[in-house]
Amino acid sequence: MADGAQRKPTRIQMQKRELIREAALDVFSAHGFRGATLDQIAEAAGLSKPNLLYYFESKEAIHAELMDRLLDTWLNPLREMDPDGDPLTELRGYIQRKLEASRDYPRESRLFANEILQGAPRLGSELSGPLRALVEDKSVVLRQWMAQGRIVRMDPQHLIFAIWAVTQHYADFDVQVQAVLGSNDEARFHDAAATIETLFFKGLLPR
Amino acid sequence: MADGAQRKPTRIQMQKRELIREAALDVFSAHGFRGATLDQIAEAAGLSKPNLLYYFESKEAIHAELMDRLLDTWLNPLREMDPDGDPLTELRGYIQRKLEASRDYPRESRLFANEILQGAPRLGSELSGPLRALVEDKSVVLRQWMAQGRIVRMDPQHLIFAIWAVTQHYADFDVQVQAVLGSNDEARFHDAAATIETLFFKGLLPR
DNA sequence: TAGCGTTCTGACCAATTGGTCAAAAGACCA
DNA sequence: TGGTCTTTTGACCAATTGGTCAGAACGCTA
Repeated sequence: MADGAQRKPTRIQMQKRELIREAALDVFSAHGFRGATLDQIAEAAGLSKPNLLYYFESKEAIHAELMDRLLDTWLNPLREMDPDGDPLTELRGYIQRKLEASRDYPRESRLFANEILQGAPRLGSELSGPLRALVEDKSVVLRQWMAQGRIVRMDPQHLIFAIWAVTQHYADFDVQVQAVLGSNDEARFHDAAATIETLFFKGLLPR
Repeated sequence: MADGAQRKPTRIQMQKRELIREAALDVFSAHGFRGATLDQIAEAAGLSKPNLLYYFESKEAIHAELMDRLLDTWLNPLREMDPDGDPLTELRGYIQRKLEASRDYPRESRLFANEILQGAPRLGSELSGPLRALVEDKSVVLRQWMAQGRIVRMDPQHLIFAIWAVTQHYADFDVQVQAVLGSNDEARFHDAAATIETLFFKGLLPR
């Protein structure tokens, strides 16, 4: 295949590339970009390093592809919040989805956290682009709900930050959470959901 | 100085070691342990690499010393929560102190976050030791307040997690926050404090 | 089954990185 | 001023790391 045009990828190429993405997600999410090595990824994928580099141009290329797919997954729970729905139901649902994402996709959460923590050098303008736009968009909805007196008035952007923070915490700071609680894997997310629910919808002060 | 016993460190030693800690905090918090290099730290401190290694045994040793000092600073705001005080005042104060820590010591927050994110390999047993003990301790206090009907009943440990999450978010995810808000440095922490206050003490639902 | 494109490998490379060492340069006090 | 201890440096090293390359092995189809 000497011509510059890309030919349709073979079945093996699709499989192996997926295998590599999976392995890379493991390694990158656990060690960050700099901390991860091609050897680790290759081993996790059960391939030799040169073989790995047959499927991906470079370490950066693997990471970039993971990043690409990440942001969408990341923002979908928020996208699904329906402007025409009932505020209580919609917010409850959004928090629920975010918490489930932390439970079911902790590696993705950590990959994202690693990237942001280090200044988002590779996620770059995605943040001030699509992410900002979506938050802006949903803030309008929240403000409407507030104006209608259906939820308490507060800064909608910071409200979204608060939801992100409390839910992602359970994926990103998992070690700490487990150290405090002493594992008990099943109860953890149930109790977290209950606490967040009470805190957000009732508040701390008895009425 | 050939004898094994440590002699009292000179003035220069104290100064230079502090200089190095400061530089290392910059570099480690921005890139994580693996991502940071001795050359970067040396340059940030204005020293040559061998000179740096004259003051610290190894890269690990520098990081370890930062870690040592970190946990105490980290837990102090929670320690200060007074069991005999007014619940509302105490919780408000704790959230306030935590938010101020995020504003005034973002590097320390990120250093901590980096460590936890990657499985806390070097902070190790500090989490299931002193940290867990303190949370356990303050949970008792919170449970008492709940039993007395002075704050709404919920899981005290998860409540503490929620406070950690929403406050540290502003240090650890700063890039994201700025991308969404468009900097405006002054207002940021003020608005954050107001939103958390409303959310935690009033909740989302109008009464 | 022969041929050809795809997949895979071992050997290798240059750059980076944590760390060492002998010796030079400074600082301080008798 | 000389001598001794502390501080600093340039040169160097071994290990690791991202990446290359020529060719071997494989697998599909004519």
